[in-house]
Amino acid sequence: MSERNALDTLKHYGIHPSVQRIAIMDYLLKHYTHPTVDEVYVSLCKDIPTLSKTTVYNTLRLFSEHGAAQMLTIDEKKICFDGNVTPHAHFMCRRCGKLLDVDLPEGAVDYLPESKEFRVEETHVYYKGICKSCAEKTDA
Amino acid sequence: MSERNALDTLKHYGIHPSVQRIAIMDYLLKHYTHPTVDEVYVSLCKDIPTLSKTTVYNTLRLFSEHGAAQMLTIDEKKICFDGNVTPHAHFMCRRCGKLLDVDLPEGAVDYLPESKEFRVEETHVYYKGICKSCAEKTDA
DNA sequence: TATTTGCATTGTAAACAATACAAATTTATA
DNA sequence: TATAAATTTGTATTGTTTACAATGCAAATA
Repeated sequence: MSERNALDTLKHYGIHPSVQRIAIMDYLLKHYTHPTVDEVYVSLCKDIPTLSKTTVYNTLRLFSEHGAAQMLTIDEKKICFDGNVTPHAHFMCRRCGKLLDVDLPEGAVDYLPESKEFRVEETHVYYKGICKSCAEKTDA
Repeated sequence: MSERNALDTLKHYGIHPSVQRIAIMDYLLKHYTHPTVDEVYVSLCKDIPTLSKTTVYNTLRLFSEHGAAQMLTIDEKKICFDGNVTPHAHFMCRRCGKLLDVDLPEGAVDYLPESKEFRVEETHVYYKGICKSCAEKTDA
C-alpha cells in the first residue's frame, strides 16, 4: 500500500527503484517528522541489516536532487529531510531545535523572483524563534 | 570611519566591544559577500596575527544571536554570515554554490505567520537553482 | 544458459567543520 | 593597585559528511 506509494513516487521523479530506495522513500512518506540521515538509517537497519549509512546519504541526496524530497538546512547542526514536497514553510525553535510545518503566506506559492542572473528551481521559507513550551519554561 | 560604524553597530545591538569584535564586525560591514568563518579568519589574521579561529566562531555566533548579523545555512556544506540585516532574500546556485542577494516579494517584509505555538524572531527566504554562467556552460 | 555491462551498495578511511575546555590575557570595578 | 569578571587563545576532540575502491546485483546481450 504505502510500499506502492513509495515506488510510484520514485517512478514519478525518474528515480530507478531498488530495495533501499523504496524503503527510504517509504520511511519519508510515513514520517513527516523531518528526519536526519541518522534517524532514517537507525530505523531502517532493523529491516535491512546490511544497509550502509553511505547509501542513506547518497539516496537522500539523490531524492532532493530529483525533487522527490526536500533537504532542510535550517538547523546548522544537522541536515533534515522532508518527504512532503508540497509548498510549505517551517519554523525552528532556537532553544530546543524543534521543527514545525507552517503554512505559506497567501500568494507566496506562486511568487518567483525575476532575474536574468538565475533560474529558480526551489523556494525555501522558514522562521526562527521560540516555541510555546520553551517560552513557558523561561516565564515560570 | 568604518571602524566607527562597526563600533556603533556593536553598541546598538548591546554587544560589548573588543578589538576582535570590532574587526570582525568591520569586516562584515565592508564585505557583503556572505563570508564563512574561515574567510573572515584568514583575512583578519594579517592584521591580528594572534587571532584565534575559535574567537571568530564565537563572535559570529554572538552577532547572530544579538541580531547584529545573519547566519545563512543555505549551503549545507558551509555556514555563511551576512552583515546586511535588512530584510532580503538569497539565491544559491546548485552547481557553483554562488550566493546572491535577492529582493523580497512585495509585502513579504511585513508578513509573519500567526500561531499560538511559537513566536517568530527571524524570517528567512531563499531560492535554489542554476545561475546564468553555469547555465551557459551546460548549453554550450 | 553463460557473459557482459553498468549502476547501486557497502564499508573503511579520510577530510573537515565545529565545539569543548582550560589556560592566558585583557578589561572593568572596587 | 588588587580583585573579579569577561574575553581570547590554542589545543584536543567530536561528529558529520565525503571519497573511494571493492563488491553485489540485475537487466541486456550473445
